[in-house]
Amino acid sequence: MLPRMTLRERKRARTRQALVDAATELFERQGYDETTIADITAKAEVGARTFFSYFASKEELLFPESDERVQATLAAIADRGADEGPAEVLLRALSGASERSDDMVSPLAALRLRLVQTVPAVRGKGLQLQLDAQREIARHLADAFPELDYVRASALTGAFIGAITAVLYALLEEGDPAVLKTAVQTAAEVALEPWRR
Amino acid sequence: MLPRMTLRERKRARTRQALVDAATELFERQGYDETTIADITAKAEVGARTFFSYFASKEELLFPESDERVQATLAAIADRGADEGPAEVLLRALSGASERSDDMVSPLAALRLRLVQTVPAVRGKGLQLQLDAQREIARHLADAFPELDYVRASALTGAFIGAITAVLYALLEEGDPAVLKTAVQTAAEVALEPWRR
DNA sequence: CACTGTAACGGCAGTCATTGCAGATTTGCA
DNA sequence: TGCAAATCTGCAATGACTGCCGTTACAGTG
Repeated sequence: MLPRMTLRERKRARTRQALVDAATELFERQGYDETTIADITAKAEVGARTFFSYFASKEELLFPESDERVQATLAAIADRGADEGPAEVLLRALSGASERSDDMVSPLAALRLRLVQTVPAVRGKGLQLQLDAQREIARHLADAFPELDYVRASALTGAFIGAITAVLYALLEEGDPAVLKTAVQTAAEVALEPWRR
Repeated sequence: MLPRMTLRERKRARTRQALVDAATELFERQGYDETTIADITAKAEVGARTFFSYFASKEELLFPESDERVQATLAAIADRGADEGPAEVLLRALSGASERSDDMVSPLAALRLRLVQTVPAVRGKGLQLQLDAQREIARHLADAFPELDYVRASALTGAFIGAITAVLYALLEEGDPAVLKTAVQTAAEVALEPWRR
């Protein structure tokens, strides 16, 4: 066996996952507001106080790896080809992301999307993360493309994320992941069309 | 004297304003988290329970007339000239809004802008309202301009608001209202440039 | 002006998220 | 094996928010 992680770390990861799983199931079954931290920790078999050593708040549990997509996008910016414009880079990042991860269609993601629609606190948290991501991407875009100042970069990023969000919300009901991915990609392309040359 | 409002309504408006004023001052002095609802209601001389018959939450107090700007924008869309494209309409709405109201420079607005930067709960609420506004504007744009589908409209609106937000955040320190207004207007124009035929 | 229905007030008790504190427990490492 | 650091947890407290409900003030009517 390869203890790539120490026992401590493995244990911690297991508990974390147990919390996420317990919460996910309870949220599905009884709803977000109706599920208390105590319910979650009871089901995950840890003390109630422990919850807060894993997540700073109840909402945070719904956004675990939120950083990954941002990192992937930043990587796409860094790896840009000599002939790519900013819009092309974003589109490439998007198509890469939807191939690589199931993040937009995982069960947690589906639950999250639903809760973002219906629970104010969750929506607030989600938007907060989204705006942070948006700003970071804009900053990197502005750095990478001399012809793009920060305002233009912000506008471009806003258009990109705005369009994706619009489609995601509009197609909430869509069950088929492939259809959804295609729709999102197409939407982003259409939306950024004015920015290409 | 013209009792355009009944005594009851005037009284209610006065109490509401008293709450806003009390909160504003306390937030300034001791900070948002350090100010409790009890503090606010004590200073405004009403019962603590009464607070919630005026505002659904502590954050909501910071966003009173948030609807007005949206309404003004929707009106601008409705009043569009035959030769105006969607980007022109948004820019006209923006310049009209900044002339008409001091909303971006009122003391409450300044406080709000600061708190949105620093207090997560406030930021969440603000973003929530912003997204709602964004969606409503996009919907109306799509309705008003046949050549604009909902996705494109969302992208355009996202670019518009994204650019404005970027500048507002970047120029947080700017003291002169005139400078700020000009910067915002210019930024929006620059950002929407790719959309103007 | 008296009368009555309704809106507004404000106290009380309860739920729940979140936090600081402090005493166990467990794990990493020498 | 033995100690220091990291974790886990129970306890108590704070503060937002809600439901319940008796009291008071105001509006509209005759």
